[in-house]
Amino acid sequence: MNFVFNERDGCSKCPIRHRAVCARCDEDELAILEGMKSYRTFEQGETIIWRGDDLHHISSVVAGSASLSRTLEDGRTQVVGLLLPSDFIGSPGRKAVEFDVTAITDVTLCRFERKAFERLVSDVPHISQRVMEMALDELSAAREWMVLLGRKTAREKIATFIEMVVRRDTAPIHQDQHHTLPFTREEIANFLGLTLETVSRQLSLLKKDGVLAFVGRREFTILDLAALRDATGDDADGSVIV
Amino acid sequence: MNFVFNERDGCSKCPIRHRAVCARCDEDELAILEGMKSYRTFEQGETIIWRGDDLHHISSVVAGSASLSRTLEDGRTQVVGLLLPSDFIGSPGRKAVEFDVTAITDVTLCRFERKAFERLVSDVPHISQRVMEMALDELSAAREWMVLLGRKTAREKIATFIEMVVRRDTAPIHQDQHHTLPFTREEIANFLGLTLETVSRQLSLLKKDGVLAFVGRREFTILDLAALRDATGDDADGSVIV
DNA sequence: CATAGAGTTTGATCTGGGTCAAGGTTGTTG
DNA sequence: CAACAACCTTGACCCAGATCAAACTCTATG
Repeated sequence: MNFVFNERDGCSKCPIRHRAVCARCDEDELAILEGMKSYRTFEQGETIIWRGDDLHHISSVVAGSASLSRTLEDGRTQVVGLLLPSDFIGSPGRKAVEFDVTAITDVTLCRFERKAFERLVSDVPHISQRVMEMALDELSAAREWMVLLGRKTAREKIATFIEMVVRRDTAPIHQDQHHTLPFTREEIANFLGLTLETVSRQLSLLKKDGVLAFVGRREFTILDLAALRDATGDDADGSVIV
Repeated sequence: MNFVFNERDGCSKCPIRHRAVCARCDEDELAILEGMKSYRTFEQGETIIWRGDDLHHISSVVAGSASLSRTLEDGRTQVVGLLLPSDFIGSPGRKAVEFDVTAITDVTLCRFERKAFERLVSDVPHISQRVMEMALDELSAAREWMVLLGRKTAREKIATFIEMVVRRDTAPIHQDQHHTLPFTREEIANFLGLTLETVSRQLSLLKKDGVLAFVGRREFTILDLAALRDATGDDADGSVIV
């Protein structure tokens, strides 16, 4: 599962640090992009775009992280994706966003005028190839997450989430290493399709069972990696097929 | 929501009826594809590929429908996508499938040797553009489905499913029109993250409430479209943002 | 047209996780 | 450093949907 944390070896030569766009750092393309771009920042918690808003720009996250989510009329909300540096908001061919985009941390965006960006996509082949690859990656991650949302128990959901957080920090994973939860209990709940109380209870249980140890609310250590893996409900080998 | 039923106006000139591949029906490209392709059929219920199997071929569905699903060790299964004519099994850059692919009806596939297909994708720009568009469409559909799996009640899930089935048949939807459920109760359950008993009960309730009328197990009519829409839990206007 | 078997419905009961409510921590601001 | 506001934990209770079980209804097949 690489829902959250794709390999993101942004190109250092490129001012917008965009693998999709600057995979080969062609100077002409960069020049075009240079002329198009503008920056904008958002504070933690701020809504970047509401579902249905017109997309005048295609943006890419330069720094920080944001969530894609949908809220039903009565307030139930489900996070359907996370945006990290190099991810796009908006995509060629779409005039409006389908989900609310909210800043999880302070966020800096690099924006391009949509029409110009679309022209670039249709003119420069390797850009659509990169967008294709990104979309396919996110598609499998989303499907993987559908299994979690549809069929996993609360404990399995939490264990899977913890494993995902840990995998971001260090691969290969080993025990007795220090990690930090990137979200509040409520955000975790909206991500996993649970309530914040259930998240809290399940984390307490993992602590009681000697799987995790907490130092404060967000900082933790894995005491029993095998037990954690076991609790995810995934295949024993934890195989991530890519 | 167009998870199941994308617009699929396959090009009639192209023998493989593939919008992604033959969007402009370039004769040379078609000739290349002609030479590559082979056909294979599967019977209803047959497994087309198991998760983890090597993908020697990229296939496209020519006729019939198939499901993408994952089954946990104890037998819980979640359907994460449906494949209809023009959809692909396998994608450029992936050596193995991440989900089980099962024939829902009898299925005919048109297969291409993977390496050759990948070459075509990187050589012919408009192919990666089409694959990109398809992947982006499926990505939003998958995310939409994540909201359903994570946050909707059984009744809302069923109502959303019925509305989706109906939207495939006729747009605009109107009442007193005849429709057919494409799956068994168990398949619906695995699609919605429910048990088959709950699916059956909720369908009975919709019948009792005068929303639907059944003729046999699979054939039904909508008696109260407004009530159905209302039961989906989606925004009143039922807006599908694309 | 009898029979089998898959698919479905319905009932009875159980339970995981939601809801409501009360405190407890941590960290921030005047 | 007091006091407030987020954030988190824990308890008590409840209910939607799961589970277990039985019977019903198609459809297919010999």
